[in-house]
Parts: sequence; structure tokens; C-alpha cells
Amino acid sequence: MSVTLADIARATGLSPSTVSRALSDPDKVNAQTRERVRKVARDMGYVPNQVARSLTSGQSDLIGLIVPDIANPFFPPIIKAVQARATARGKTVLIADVDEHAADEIRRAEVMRKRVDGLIVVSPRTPDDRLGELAALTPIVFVNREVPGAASVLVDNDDGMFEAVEHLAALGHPAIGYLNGPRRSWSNTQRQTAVRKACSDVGVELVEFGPFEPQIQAGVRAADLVSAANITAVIAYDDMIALGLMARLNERGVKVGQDISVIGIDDSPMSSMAYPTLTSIHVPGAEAGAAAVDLVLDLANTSDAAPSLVQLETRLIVRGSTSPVPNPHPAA
Amino acid sequence: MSVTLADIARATGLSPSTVSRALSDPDKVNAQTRERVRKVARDMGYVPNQVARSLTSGQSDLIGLIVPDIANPFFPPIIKAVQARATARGKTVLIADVDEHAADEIRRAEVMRKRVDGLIVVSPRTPDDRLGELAALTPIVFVNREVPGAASVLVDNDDGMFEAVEHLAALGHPAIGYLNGPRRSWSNTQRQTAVRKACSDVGVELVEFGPFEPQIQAGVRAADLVSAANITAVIAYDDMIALGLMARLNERGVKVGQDISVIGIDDSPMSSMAYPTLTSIHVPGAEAGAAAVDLVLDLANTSDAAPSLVQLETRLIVRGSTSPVPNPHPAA
DNA sequence: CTGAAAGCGCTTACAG
DNA sequence: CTGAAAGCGCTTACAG
Repeated sequence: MSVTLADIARATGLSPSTVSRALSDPDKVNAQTRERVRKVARDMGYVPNQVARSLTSGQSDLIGLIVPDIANPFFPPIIKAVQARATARGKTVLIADVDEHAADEIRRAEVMRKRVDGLIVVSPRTPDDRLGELAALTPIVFVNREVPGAASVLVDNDDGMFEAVEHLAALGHPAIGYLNGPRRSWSNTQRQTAVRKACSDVGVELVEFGPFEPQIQAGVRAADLVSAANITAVIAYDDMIALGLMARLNERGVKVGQDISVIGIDDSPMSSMAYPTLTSIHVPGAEAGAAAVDLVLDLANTSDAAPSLVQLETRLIVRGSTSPVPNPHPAA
Repeated sequence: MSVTLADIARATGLSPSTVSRALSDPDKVNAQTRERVRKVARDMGYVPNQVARSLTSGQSDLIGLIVPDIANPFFPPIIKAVQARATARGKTVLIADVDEHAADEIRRAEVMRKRVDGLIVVSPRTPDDRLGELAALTPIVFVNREVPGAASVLVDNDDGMFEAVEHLAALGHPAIGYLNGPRRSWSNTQRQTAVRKACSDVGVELVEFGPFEPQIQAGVRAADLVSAANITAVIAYDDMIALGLMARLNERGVKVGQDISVIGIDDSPMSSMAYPTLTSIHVPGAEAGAAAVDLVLDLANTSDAAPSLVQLETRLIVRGSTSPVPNPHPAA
């Protein structure tokens, strides 16, 4: 149906080899021949068959990207950054959303692996004991999860978390609630460790809640627990939970940013759109995505490259949801 | 490097043909042979090379999905639905985010076309006069845009828009502002036509603003225009604009849901999380995505299928951002 | 600089 | 039911 190399060879009276070279390895061909071939190719509407090209070259020009949930606003910026960088480097991105299902991750990755040059897995849900299976699918880069011996782009929660705790302490809050993320989440372990350390360093009491799923509904549920506990400042595992928390508190007549201070994590686009605007720890998702593309392509190109590790920093973005502790203790 | 059909043939002492059939066309092979082959394949960790398979079969088991902007919360539910339906039908989804750039759409579609079995383009930004180029890339299905002679999944804005206008009129608003979407947007033309008709049918005055990009920032800008115009009720082209509008009004001390009523379109997940919660016209994105997959696969399987058209309905979801017109005219 | 040939890993008529 | 052969569309050493 569509125009092939052979068609162009026939039309120009050249061999398929020459046509191929004229199109994809221009230096190896006489300039005039090259231009003639290119003109005919254009006129005939030739589009190279990537599938055939992949079969011979062993390269697909595809990068696989696996994310837990596109609908979580933390991920779109990462996806966009990955796409932008990949496009700039001549690659196309194959995305899989695994809907937070750990079990799907390895399966999707294995299927993808066969048709992509490299894999990027963001915030993998795969349990520790099976992570090796994923890591074996090289070239692979993990974002937001440290995997021994594998390349990864990591986000250091410590700085941002310390700033958050310091901020709340400076506002006079005697105790801070932390809403844990999913039980077996690697990110939550990091954040939990960071908040514990920060609270003990700064000298404020820490009260933990959860685990909660990174979803608005979980935040709604958290709100009632927090209210009952008489806490004046809360740090949530992520913005989604923080947003749900705020929505429910608003609904119950508790004024966020006055009666209670709330801090999210991710600094997703929604945090500046909530009411009040949400103080949040900025996680450099876009940078992480771009870095991951570079890492995975390096891995794909140089077989001997040692898997490297990129560390990115977090920092607190103060907005309207945090304020000095209310003098009269809130009625809860 | 990895295990191929030939390796299994060697290991079992069978021919590649038989191994191939045992794996992908089981009925054509002796039951015992089949089981033996499958066991060996499993033991050797065989994963079929999809690229090679595509080259012979002409099928890629890939569906291409082109969306204007993943970060716009209207799209993730569509993407998830497309992925879910595609997976259920044995296909994988290749996603491209064109960042609202009309120019990229055709280019990306052409590149994708070569490696997918069919294309789904959501809310195409391509201008009318070049839409034919896109439509020629069959099998292709358009979501949210009517393309003569091409298959599409359309959303009927009329019902939802009528309900919105009726709702505002019933609340006593004498005039309604409409914030137009992008100038050359097909969806905006539909929505603009629908709101004009509804206002004239219901008998309320219509004041138009814009065009605005479907982005929060544009809504922020719109807020000041709306305030200056002394309007008590606004329908925005989409939720993003409505959300930006509300954020800015809140900031200026105008109470949304009291001083002014706001209605968005899309009923994206964020609309129930905003403060106040956003009354919005529900657009069935997930249904549209699933329907698009079915259409495109039908088209791919039966060459003679006439391009069909699926129509979906919209309806108003009332939340906290709309209320009776304030008695004392707001100071603006 | 150009061409003939082999091959990438699989599928699928065609024989037997 | 099984095998030998050809072919999908391209690339790439190997000759010339």
C-alpha cells in the first residue's frame, strides 16, 4: 500500500542500498544522487517504515515510560518533560499507566522492553523482593526509587522536609501531624524518615496518621482523623491527600490557613489553585524526567556505562495554607 | 542476546514454523508438541519479538493516541479509559502530547501512523483546511471534533449548556458571561453556539469574553475582566479557566458561590476539590475514550467499515460555585 | 560512490 | 500435523 524503499529504487533506477544510504546515511552517497533520491522520496510521499528499520538496526527509537497514575497531577509534568527531552533526542515515548497496581508493573515493563530502546519507571510500586526482575530489563532508569546497582534519579526529601518543619515550628505549632502515604511505598519511607528526623532536630512533637493512598478521597478521610486529634499543623504525604484534607476541612467549617496549617508535597500545578493556595514542598519532577531520559539513552548507547545516580533537591514553597498557630485552641 | 524462535526450534528439534504455530496459532499443532514447545519456551524465558511480528503480520498491536495537553485534567481520564479498553482488547497505547501545538499534530500523527494499527486524536488542534491530511491517516478516529467523512466520537454540548443557563436563570441572574476558549477551537465554536442558543431560548442576556487559552492563567486574567463588567454569573469554556477565575476572585475578596456564580465545563476531577466546589458541565471523557478504541479497532479490522459516529450527552453537575443572585448588586 | 547479498525474527501460504 | 521456503522493509558489511 504505502511507498517503500524498493519503489524509490525502481523510480530512480538505483539500488535499494543506495536509496537507503541517501536517506539515512547521507555522507556515504554522491551529493547529486542524494538530492535526486530525496526529491523523489518526497514527491512519492515516502515515510520510512520504523518497524522494518528497528528489526535490522536493533533500535526502535522508542523509550518506554511507566507511571503509576496519570491522573495524579504530580505525573503530567514529568511525562511532558520526558516527552520533550526524548523528542529533542529523536525518540518517541511509549507510556503505560499502571493504575497504582504493583502487579502490572513488571508485566507491562516486560512487554514494553521488547520494543523500546530503554525504560523509565517513575515511582515504582513493585515490592522490594521483585525489584530485581524489573532492574534486569536494562537499559532501565528508576525515578523516585533507589534500586541497588541500577541507574536512578532520586529526590532528596530531607531539605524540603526540614524547611517545612522549621516553617511550622517558627509559626508556633507545638506539634505536627504527618499523613503517611501507602504502606509499602518507598517514597513514603523516605518522607517519613525525613519528617521524623526534622521534627526531632527542630524539637516539635510528631503525630503520625495513615497510611493513606495518594488520592483525594484518602485526604477527605484523613481530615476527620486530624480534627479529632486536635492538631494545628499537618504535612501530607502528597498534594492529593493535602487537597482532599483541605476540601473536607473547609466543608466542616475549619478554616485552613487560620485554624489549621496544611503542607503538601509535590508542588503540583493544583497547589497554587486551591483555596487557600497550598504551601507545598517542591519536587523537581520535570528536571527528574529530563535527567531520566539522558540517563537511559546513555545506558542504551554505551553498553559499558556504569549505572549512575542523579540526586535532586526539594524546597518549601510557602503559600496561603500555613499561618501562625491560632491563639485560642481550635475547637477541632 | 535474547531467546528467539530459532533457539526454541533448536532446543526442541522442531522447525521454526512449528514453534511459531505452537505459540501463536495453537490449534494448528498437535497438542503434545504444543505443550512441549510452550514449556521449553517458558523455561528459556522466551518473549516474542513484537517488532519482527509486526513486520510480517502488518499488525503492531499498538494504538496511537494524540492529546493536546496531558496536564489539563480533562485528558487523563480519557487516556486512562483508552488504555484500559485497549489493554482489554490486546493493544498497547502510544501517547503523544502535542502541547497545544497544532503544527505538531500532523507531524506526530504521520510518524506514529507507521507503527500503530490505528490513531485516536482527541480534540484536534489542526486547522480546518489541513484536517484532510490527518483524516487520510486511516484508521483514525477523532474525539471531540467533527470531521466530514471520518469516524468520530462527539460530545453534544447542547443539553448540558441548556441546563447550565436554565440553572443560572432560575437563580435569578439577569445576564451570563461566557468566557470563550481558543479562537480557532472547534469545541469552543460548539460551546459558543450552544450558549448563545440557550441564552436566547431561556431569555437571559449573554456577555462574551475572550478568547482564552484553556489554562489556569488565562482564567486568572479573565477574572479581572469579569469583575469590571459587573456580571453575576459566568460560564467558562472549561474547568481550567473556571478554576483560575475562581482563584483570582477569591484573592480579590469576591466570594464565589455568593457574590458571583461560576460554571465550568468538563467536570474534571479538580472541580469537586476546588473551594467552593465547582458547578460544571459533565463531559463523558472516559466513555468517549473507550468508544474511540472500539471504533478505531473496528475500522482496522474491517476495511470496508463505513466511518461511524458516536454521540455522547452532557449534563450539569451542580456544586457550590453557583447560588442565587446576590440582592445588593456586588461592588465588583 | 554504488550494488548484490545476507540477515534482523517472525509468519504463512504451499507441499507433503 | 510438520517442514522448507519466501517474504515483510530495511540496513550493512563486503566487493568492486
